[in-house]
Amino acid sequence: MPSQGKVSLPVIKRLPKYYRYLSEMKQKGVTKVSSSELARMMGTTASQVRQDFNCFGGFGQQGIGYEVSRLHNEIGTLLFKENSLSTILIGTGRLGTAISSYLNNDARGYRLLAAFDVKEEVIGTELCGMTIQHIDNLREFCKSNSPDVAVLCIPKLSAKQLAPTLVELGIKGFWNFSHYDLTVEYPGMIVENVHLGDSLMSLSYRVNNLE
Amino acid sequence: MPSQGKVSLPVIKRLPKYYRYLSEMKQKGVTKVSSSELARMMGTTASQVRQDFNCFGGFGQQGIGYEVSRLHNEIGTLLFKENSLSTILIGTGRLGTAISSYLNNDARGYRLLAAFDVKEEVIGTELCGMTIQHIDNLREFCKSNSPDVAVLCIPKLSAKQLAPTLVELGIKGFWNFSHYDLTVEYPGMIVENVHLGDSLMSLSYRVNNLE
DNA sequence: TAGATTGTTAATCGATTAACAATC
DNA sequence: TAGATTGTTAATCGATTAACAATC
Repeated sequence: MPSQGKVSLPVIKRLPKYYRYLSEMKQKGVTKVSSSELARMMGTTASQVRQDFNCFGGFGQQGIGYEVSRLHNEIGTLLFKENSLSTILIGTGRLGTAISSYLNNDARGYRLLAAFDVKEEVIGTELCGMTIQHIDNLREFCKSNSPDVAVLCIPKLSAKQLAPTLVELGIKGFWNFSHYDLTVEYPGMIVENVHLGDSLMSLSYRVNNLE
Repeated sequence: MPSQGKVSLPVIKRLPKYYRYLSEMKQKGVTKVSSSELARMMGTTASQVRQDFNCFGGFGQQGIGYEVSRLHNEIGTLLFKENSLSTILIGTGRLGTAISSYLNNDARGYRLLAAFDVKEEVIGTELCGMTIQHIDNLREFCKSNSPDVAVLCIPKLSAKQLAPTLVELGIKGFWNFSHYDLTVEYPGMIVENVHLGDSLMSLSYRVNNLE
């Protein structure tokens, strides 16, 4: 009986990790697991594991533990619904290309529908089975296909310019590789940032400043 | 007078964002900024901005505010040192390829020295000016060049197998794109994770479960 | 001097961890 | 029944925000 009043972001961010470890256990044929075993494997505490699962009503059995396949299913259901999220890619440069093949081959729960760019020389060429369209087609495309998610693999400025249109056209979530901070101007939007530059900088800070 | 006793991870993770906004301001010719202006731009609070800067001794002037170029420099110095971090790439698939060109063209503070793979057909071919080497050369290479950072663009299992070697060979920091959780087995190591799969899953959770 | 804004201490808030009663 | 382990409440910890004294 899932009772998710409002699940906090730290909990949500841990769900994929639980899911990965559970997939692994399931594959290995492990059938049950306790919160403390799971915690040890994942480098966290049993308390946190139980607290996390209880955000969704609790999936275990007192005295027994958790059934791996049940738990795996429950979290899978939380993460993915029956129908995958229809998705568009904006920007087909090096990163956009790598990401599109990642989405097509290694990701679940997403359906990549179309790719857009501005560079005349790539328009009409093929990418992961799609024909790259000009960004001027975006509005029309969204009106007919109402995609859920936009993947932004474009420069900061382009992202800033495009954001209001995408929001207006009903995009619900952004997978944002650009350096534009969508959340500042659109605090309500669902944004998952992958800021490679920021990631590198904090890594470099830590390596440079280790005692 | 930087007095960084031990700076917390949340603070470190915000430094790149400060740096980005300050670069932008500097470029626009803005010379001074107050904590509250900076906060408004970045979507945080003035209090947090001042607290953050004071982890490093404080860069401002009471009654006046912060000098943009000074602040930009100070944070730049924290993030990057004179000599860039020598870096090796493990795994030259689609993602590895995209990442190597990102490191070479769009990143500061890193020097990509070598790329390794196991696939015979790519060994000896060229990537971003480097000749892809067989992973068997890794040990020898590290002994002569003692790289600081390893970028992992390989599958989970390979990462798990390779990790002890890399740690033993003196790698200080990992930019980890693999799904192997290094931090579980090496809690002391500096690891910056970019888990694209996890990122997609938490995005999908949020889009699927918005009220 | 008065106004502004920092540096810094104190209060609040939220997330993690510990404890324990419920129950298989 | 006794042992184990969850679900859940309470305590702790850390990070964020507010307040204010210092000072330009």
